[in-house]
Amino acid sequence: MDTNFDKKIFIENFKHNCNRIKIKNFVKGETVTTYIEKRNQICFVLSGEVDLIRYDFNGNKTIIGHFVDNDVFGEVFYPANTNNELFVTARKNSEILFYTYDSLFTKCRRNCDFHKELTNSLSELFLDQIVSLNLRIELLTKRNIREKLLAYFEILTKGSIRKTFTLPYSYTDLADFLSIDRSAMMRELKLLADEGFIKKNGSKITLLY
Amino acid sequence: MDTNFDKKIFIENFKHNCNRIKIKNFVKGETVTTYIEKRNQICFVLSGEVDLIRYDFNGNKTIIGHFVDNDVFGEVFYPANTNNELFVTARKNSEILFYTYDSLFTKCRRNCDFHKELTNSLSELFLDQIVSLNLRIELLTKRNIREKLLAYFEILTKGSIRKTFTLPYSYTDLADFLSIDRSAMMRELKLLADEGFIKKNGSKITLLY
DNA sequence: AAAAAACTGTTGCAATTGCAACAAAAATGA
DNA sequence: TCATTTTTGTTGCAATTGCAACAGTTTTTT
Repeated sequence: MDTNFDKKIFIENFKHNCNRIKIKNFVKGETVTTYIEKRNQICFVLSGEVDLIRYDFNGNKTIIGHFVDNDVFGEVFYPANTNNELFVTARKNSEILFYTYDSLFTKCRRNCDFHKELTNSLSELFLDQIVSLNLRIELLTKRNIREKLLAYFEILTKGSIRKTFTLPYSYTDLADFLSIDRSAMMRELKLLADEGFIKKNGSKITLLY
Repeated sequence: MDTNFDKKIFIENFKHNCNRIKIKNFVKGETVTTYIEKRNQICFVLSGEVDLIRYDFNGNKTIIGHFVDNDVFGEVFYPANTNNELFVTARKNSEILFYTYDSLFTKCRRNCDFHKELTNSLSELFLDQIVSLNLRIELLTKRNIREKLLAYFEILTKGSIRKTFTLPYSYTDLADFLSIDRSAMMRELKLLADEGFIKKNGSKITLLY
C-alpha cells in the first residue's frame, strides 16, 4: 500500500468524537462482519489481517479476499445479488475501524475534520483497492494450477532481489485463496520441485529460475 | 452503474478546454490503449464497450475485463509487476475520454470545473469499479465450469423476472471471459440443457430452475 | 455476390484436477 | 505437559477439463 492515507488522522479524529466511527479489536478467528445484510459501513484495517470467506453448498471454502493495513472492505463494495453468505474473519488479531454512513458521498452535517479527511482519502483508498483486486483477477484467470502458483510467487518476490520467501499462508489457506484443491496444489508443488523450478522446505520456497 | 456521475458535465467541460482531457472515437476492433508502459491517464467509457485482453505464452486469450458506460480503466489501476502485455480493444464502436494526470490526486493548476467535478466523482466511479471487480472475482472463484456458467447467468437475469436472455458475448468470448476452454464450455452447456436446467437456442438461453 | 474469416457445435483422447483417505508432523490449548 | 486439533504430504482413482480437429453455419469483407 503506497497511499498517503494517514491512519493517525483517523484515530485522532476518533478522539474528537465523530459519532460515525467505531474502532474495535478482534482476536484471531473472530468474525468481524458479514455481507449478509446491508450495514452501511465501510471497514478499514488499522492493523492485523482479515479474510473475506465464502463457503459454497459443497462445503468448499474460498478466501475471496484478504485485507491488510489500510485496506477497505465491507458489504458496500460487494454486488448485492450474490446469494452467498460471505463473512469476514480475523486471520490475526486485528484492529478495525468501522465507518457508518447514511449516504457515502454526502457530507456529514457536523462537517467534522475526520469526514473531510475521509472524503479526500476515499479516492486513494479505493484506487489501491482496485489495483489489488486486479492483481487477484490476474491470478484467478491463470489457466492452471502451475501458472497460478508461479504468478503468486511472482507477487511475493516482487521488488525484492531475493528469490526465497516464506509463505504468508498455510498451504491449506493458499489453496482456498487460489480457489483450487489442496492436494492437487501440493502435487503440483512437488512437480515444480522435481522439475527444478523451485526448492521447497516447509513453507519456505526458493525460486530457481 | 448507478452513480450520480454525469457524463454531460465531462463533455461540457471538455468544451471549456481543460487541456488534460481528450475524447476519441474507436471503431470495433481498434486498440484503445495498452498497459505496457506508464501513460498516466485514466480512461472513461462514454459510449460503447471495450475489453481488456491478455494473451499468455500459449496463445490463450483471456478477457480480463470488460468495460461499458461510465466504467474507468487504464494502466493506473493495474499492478505494475505483471509481466503480461495487456491491451484494450473496442468490442463495439466506442467513445473514450482520456484524462491525463501528473499526480492523480493533486488539483490541476487551472482549477477548471472539469477537474473539480472529476475529484468529486472519482470516489463514486472507483466504488462502482470495485463492485464490478468483486463480481468478477465471484465468478472466477467458482470451482468448475458449470458453476461459473450458472453464476454468470444469475448476473444476467439479476433484477429481471424473465428467465430468458440473449448472451451479450459470442460463446468464444464468453469462454475467454470465464477463463475456460470453449469446447469444454459448450459441452457443459449441452449437459445443462440435457439435464433440463436450461434451454438453449443459439445465443438465447432460458433458465428452467 | 462471392470469397474469406470467424463462430458454433461436436467428438475422441490426453492431461489435469478434484476427491477421499490416511499417516506423520506441527500447532494449539487445557 | 499431554491430548486434541489442524496441517502437511502423499496416493489411487474418478471426474472434469483442455486440446486438436473438423464440418457446418453465420458474419464480414472485398
